Amino acid sequence: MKIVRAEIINSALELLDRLGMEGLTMRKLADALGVQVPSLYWHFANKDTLFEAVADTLLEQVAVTAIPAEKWQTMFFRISCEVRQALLAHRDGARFLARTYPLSENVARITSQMIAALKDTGADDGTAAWGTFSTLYYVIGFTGEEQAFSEKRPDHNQPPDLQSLLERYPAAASAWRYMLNSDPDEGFHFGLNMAIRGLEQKLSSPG
Amino acid sequence: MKIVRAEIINSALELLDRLGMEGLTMRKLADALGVQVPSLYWHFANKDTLFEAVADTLLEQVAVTAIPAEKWQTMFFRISCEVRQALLAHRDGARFLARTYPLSENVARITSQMIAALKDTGADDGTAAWGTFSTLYYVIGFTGEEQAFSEKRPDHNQPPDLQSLLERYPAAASAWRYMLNSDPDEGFHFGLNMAIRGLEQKLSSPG
DNA sequence: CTTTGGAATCTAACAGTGTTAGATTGAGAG
DNA sequence: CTCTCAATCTAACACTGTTAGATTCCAAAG
Repeated sequence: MKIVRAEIINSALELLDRLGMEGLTMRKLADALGVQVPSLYWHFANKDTLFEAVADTLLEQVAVTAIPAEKWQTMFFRISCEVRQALLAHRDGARFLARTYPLSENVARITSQMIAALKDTGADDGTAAWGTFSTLYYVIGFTGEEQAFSEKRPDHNQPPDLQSLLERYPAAASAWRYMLNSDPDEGFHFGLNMAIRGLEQKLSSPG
Repeated sequence: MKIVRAEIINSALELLDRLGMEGLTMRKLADALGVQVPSLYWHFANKDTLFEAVADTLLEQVAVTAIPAEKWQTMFFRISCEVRQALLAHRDGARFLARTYPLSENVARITSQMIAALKDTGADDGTAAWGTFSTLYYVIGFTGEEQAFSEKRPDHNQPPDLQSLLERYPAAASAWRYMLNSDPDEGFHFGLNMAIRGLEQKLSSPG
């Protein structure tokens, strides 16, 4: 049975949603496609290359339409939310992207727009580059944690001395509890606005 | 030959530095310890648990001394730098931490200090919690990227159409080049100050 | 129509992985 | 000396990514 690149990536995403990142193996992927394993190696040099392609596909729909006369702050907020939603749309999405994080088509498009927006306001190369990537590091970091918690089986991975830990670090414990009971969107927006406001200051007072 | 928990973790760190994260296997670890593989399973339930312990050890020396009357901004800056240095001290350190990122002893101590510092200035639970974790997401994200680049073999993983990509996204391309040629410390401090100033604003104008 | 070439798939196997069941050691306690 | 149990061992299972090399299939060339 003949297959093409796009079919492989689609099947990989389905498998990812169903079995998670550790369940996404070359054999299961080949099975899902009705094909033998080595066929995959004709289309992709190795698993990492395949994974990079899948990771990049996650960001396919992000920042596809440029909004004219949009303020950079609004744009940063919008694109960051789009990235988060794109990663949340598939199981282990954020971890998956963080694993490879290549200089790929979609990453280039997204960062390009953000960098250009900053430069349009007079930012120098360093401010534009670091401002953009710093924001995205936060976005990926937050989303990865968010996803790790929402997908974690409740039984596994509770350290036996969790009780003692929470008692010895009450400040961490109450923050922990607060975060578990609060709206993830709220948390995400908090840090995102933090980044954007911080960048605003960097723009107005360079140095 | 008898072994103890601490010896296993030490050997794991040595192996990590020598062979990188993918080279850190139960068999090689057992070999390095002069022991058969299943012995490791008496000390740790499984590889993930062992990895969590190793990851936590990376942060052992971070935020161990509280500095009296330190402003929270200074403290955030200092601890963030300590975290980065601790992760850079071992090959794949950041990726390693991001893989597990548990609610562990050292994470609890570090976050506890940061959260308490914010609360001392009158921050509410949400601001203290999200402000702390947002900053750390950035720190881990930046350091992970930094490390990925510095350790990447030059031959591998260059997409064949990199040329075309750089031409089609000139803004991303020039930022890319800028970041490669600039001081990593400078980039790290930029984003870190961004986070801290953004948090400053959140503190002064809640909402 | 046959021939040919290469794109795409196959069979078979290798070396390595985490993990477990169950037998075996060894030292200290009674 | 015996008993106990912590700690290690042997042996194996069911996976994993990857590769060499043979085979199919189909479209273009003659």
